Amino acid sequence: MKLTTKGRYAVLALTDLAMEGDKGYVKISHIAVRQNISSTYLEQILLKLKREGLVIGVRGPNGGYKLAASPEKIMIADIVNIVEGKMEAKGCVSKSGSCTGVSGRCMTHDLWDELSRHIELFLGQISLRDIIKGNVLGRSSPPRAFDY
Amino acid sequence: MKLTTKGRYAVLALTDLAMEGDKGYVKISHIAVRQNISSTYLEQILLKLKREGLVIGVRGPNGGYKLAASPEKIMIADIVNIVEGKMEAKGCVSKSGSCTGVSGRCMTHDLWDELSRHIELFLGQISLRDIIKGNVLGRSSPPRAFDY
DNA sequence: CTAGTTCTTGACAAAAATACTCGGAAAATA
DNA sequence: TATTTTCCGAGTATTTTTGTCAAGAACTAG
Repeated sequence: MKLTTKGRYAVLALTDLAMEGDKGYVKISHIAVRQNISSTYLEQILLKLKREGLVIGVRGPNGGYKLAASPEKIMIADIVNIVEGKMEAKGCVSKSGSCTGVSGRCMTHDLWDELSRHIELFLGQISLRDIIKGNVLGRSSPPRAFDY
Repeated sequence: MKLTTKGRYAVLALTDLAMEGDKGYVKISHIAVRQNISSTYLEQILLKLKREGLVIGVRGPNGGYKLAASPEKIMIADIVNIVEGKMEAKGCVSKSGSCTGVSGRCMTHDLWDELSRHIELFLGQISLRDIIKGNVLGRSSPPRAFDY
């Protein structure tokens, strides 16, 4: 699970849309100004989200974007995965597909694998509605201990 | 919490050291070959870890590196934080220090804040010993639900 | 002491990823 | 038709990552 400004912009933009609610379509330029994002850059991002069906885009005057589903059904993990591209961030995996260590599967493989799962689990539990309601803080919990 | 190959190399190298145990000092070149890492790049990384006291370096023949503490006392979060630099990955914070949104503190601030804490909590719970023992898989747990 | 090995340091460079721009086409409205 | 806005592909600039290199300092064995 990668995380760059692209992913953050995406979440920010959709949060903006979620706050606008059902007031019709919202223009890119308005989101860009409110959230202080380059509008041409935001264009690319929203386009991806549209292709994956998270938002609906309409051209022409009075056009713009709106959420394709209600805020509580759109999870942060969905948004991030779309704009950042699926993770494959096993970390120890090279282009050829295998671990880079000389002894095949490297020792830390499971660690990064588990970390990815951990992050995905976290972001998959939080919706746009949680963000606009402020129900985010204090949700972290320590990982399970290894059980013998 | 950033995560690049540098952080992964660091964990990999220290895992290697942990497996060597008390057989004395281990040369950079040996680690580099075993783990398939550029030895000059690994130099930089181990240097940082030395300065922060995680490993001990000794020069001269029979010199090399060894862990400064036993494997169960060295947590992955410590390693990553040192080589990647402290996180500050609030995400919405610009160089000037404030959130980039026009309305001051941006809406997704808490989200990235909590995510950072979440990752740190996870990696802070896993030691080098856990890695060499394979006690890593299946430790992810879903985040706490928001309690009303 | 001397030679060989190794760490130490900092500057530098190639490569990749990221962030962002641009020009124009297509659709919708009026 | 004219205007507004999204759609789309390509291209560019900046930053970050990932190293390399060379000279030097410290240490130890013999």
